[in-house]
Amino acid sequence: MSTIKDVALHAQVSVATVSHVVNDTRFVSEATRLRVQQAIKELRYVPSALARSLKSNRTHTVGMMIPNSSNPYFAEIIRGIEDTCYGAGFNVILCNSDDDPLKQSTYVRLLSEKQVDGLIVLSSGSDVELLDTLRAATMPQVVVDREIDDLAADLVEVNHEAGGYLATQHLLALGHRRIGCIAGPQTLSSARQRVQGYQRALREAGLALDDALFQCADFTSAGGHAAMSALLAANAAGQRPSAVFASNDLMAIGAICAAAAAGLRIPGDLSVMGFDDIALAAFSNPPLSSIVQPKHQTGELAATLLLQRIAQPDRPLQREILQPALVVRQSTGPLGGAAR
Amino acid sequence: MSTIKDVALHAQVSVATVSHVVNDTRFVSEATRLRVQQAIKELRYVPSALARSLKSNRTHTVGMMIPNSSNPYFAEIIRGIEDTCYGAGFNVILCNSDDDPLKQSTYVRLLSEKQVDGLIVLSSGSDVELLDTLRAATMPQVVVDREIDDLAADLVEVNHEAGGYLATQHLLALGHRRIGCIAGPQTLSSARQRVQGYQRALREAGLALDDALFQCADFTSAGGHAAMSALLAANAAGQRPSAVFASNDLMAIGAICAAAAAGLRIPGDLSVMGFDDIALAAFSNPPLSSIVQPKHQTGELAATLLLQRIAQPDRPLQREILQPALVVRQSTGPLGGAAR
DNA sequence: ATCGTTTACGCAAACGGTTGCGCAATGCCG
DNA sequence: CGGCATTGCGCAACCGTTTGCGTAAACGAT
Repeated sequence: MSTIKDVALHAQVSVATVSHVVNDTRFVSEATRLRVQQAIKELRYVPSALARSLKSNRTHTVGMMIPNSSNPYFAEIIRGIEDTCYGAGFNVILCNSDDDPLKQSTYVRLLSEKQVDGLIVLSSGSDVELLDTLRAATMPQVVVDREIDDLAADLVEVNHEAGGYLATQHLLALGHRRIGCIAGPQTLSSARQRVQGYQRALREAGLALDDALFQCADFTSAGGHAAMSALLAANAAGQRPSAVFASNDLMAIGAICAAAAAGLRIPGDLSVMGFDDIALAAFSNPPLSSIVQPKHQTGELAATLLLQRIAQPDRPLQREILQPALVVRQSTGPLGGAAR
Repeated sequence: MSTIKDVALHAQVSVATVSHVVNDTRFVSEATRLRVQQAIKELRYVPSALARSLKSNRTHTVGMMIPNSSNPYFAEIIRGIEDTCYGAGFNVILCNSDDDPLKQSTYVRLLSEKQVDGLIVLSSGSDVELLDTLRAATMPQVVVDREIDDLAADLVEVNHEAGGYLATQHLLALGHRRIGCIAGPQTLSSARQRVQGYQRALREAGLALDDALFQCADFTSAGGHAAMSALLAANAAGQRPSAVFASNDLMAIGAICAAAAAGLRIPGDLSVMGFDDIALAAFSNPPLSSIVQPKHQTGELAATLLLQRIAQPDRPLQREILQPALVVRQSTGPLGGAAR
């Protein structure tokens, strides 16, 4: 790789002039500029962002720490983040934490050493430890979908409780009364909030909570499958729920799979409601009713907040809350509805 | 941020000694070392990877350019890449190219400036241009799932032809004779190869190709849905295919959705075969028979090749080919099989 | 006491850029 | 023809590390 010195030598100017030509930071005569540009081309000179960053203290790079990038929910948020960073000339370093405190702190350490300009954190784990490692880091941070008090960071949140409420309301409006719930890991506040929305809707409808209708799983399809099976096993035929609210689409799809295997028709025998509205939801069999979360937008917003804070470190802390919406497809139908 | 100088001052030693303590690169007396470590702690000193890289010419960072990180197929490859890079102490910069030549070249330029140690390229687009931009870059590269002759890069490939053959063979073995094909964009060699495997299997079975059974789509669920609808529209009831081979799972799921909406039972009226074996395939309704591609392993392999070449730039070029395998679930069944 | 070894560390030059300061050359005016 | 303003560019310090070369201090041997 040739350096700015090589270019200077080749064009018979000083390195300063080359720098100014490259960055257009002061006037350079036409003739000189052409000579320099020619030399740059001939030597295939590419300026070193390293050296540049060393002086400027800006790397135009941000870190993005996420439990698992291959989870379709996170995957779409990631796209939102990456897209807006690209638009602003920033690069994104991908960090899969698996919610492992060791990985998290290792990544934060690496990112600090690399002097990333900022950090976006998505996390689902429980975390005294995460909080500590985040506090130890000095770069601007934005936390997505996580209330972390006591950390000087911008926040982007989704109103999970409202989503759970919306979903359950929809099932109630269809006439369902025995409504099962397949919840996410109750260690996660987002999972808890979705359940709280479900419970509030039931309460407002004057229905009692029934433990036999409640199953916890882990936000995976396999977990949803198992939970649905358990729900069917736990309730005698007459007692079966006529509808189920799954706390994410992956589990909803697993639940449909289990219900179909047990001979139930969807939505004739059982309505199934998802959450997240991942891309595949519209093409599941039957197409899944769900709660749409603005995932791409969540990512965009997080990135935008981060970039703004990087540009302007002293602006007041932001806290953005996004609202979910209901999308009705064909996995939910009226109570006692005929098989399609 | 405090620097090595601050630490040196604080510990009353030279910067050289601090550096040697940090890196354990030469003997330092117990007493001095303790003093230095103490100072590091007090000042919360974090060494600058920038300055370090400037000297060493190594950034321990690689670029990963991919059409779309939220596509579940790529998403799992990404995890394989990121996992092995993490294990080796490398960071990964995520670049979504959308197969857009402008984005691709912009990214390659940025990555060059940032002096990444290597680059992994996944691409599906057609590309005289990509080839040019890759050739212009000087860092080690590994290309995944793309034959690019004439580029000095390591290669990881999947045997798509064999996969298409395997899938079609399976359907033939079940007795199917009118087997539809929902292909990917024929500009992509991987998509073409899958079709070629399909065609070879038909040919070997003595069956003629029928244009009415062939539809091109774009590897998305929506595309698969549309293609399936077209297939049904193009063939009168008696002429309908009894089985369909979709060139990826997303399209297969879309196809099932369309077929189910048209009142067909899967696999009773129509067997559907996917390709890729994404995580959701096992939980689609019905669970999707597919061709498993070792996606995580593909990513691992690509990263491993890259890291090896980074460590040893002159080793001979590698070319690894991965073999697909058949996984039979419930979306395929014998010709004329009863509805489940 | 002298001298060679060993031990433990410091000096300063690089790495590849950016940028404040200053200087030579040119043009213009009186 | 001298003086001043303007134009165009070079000098060199600095960013935070690493590392080859050197050296002072302490010690043992003679």
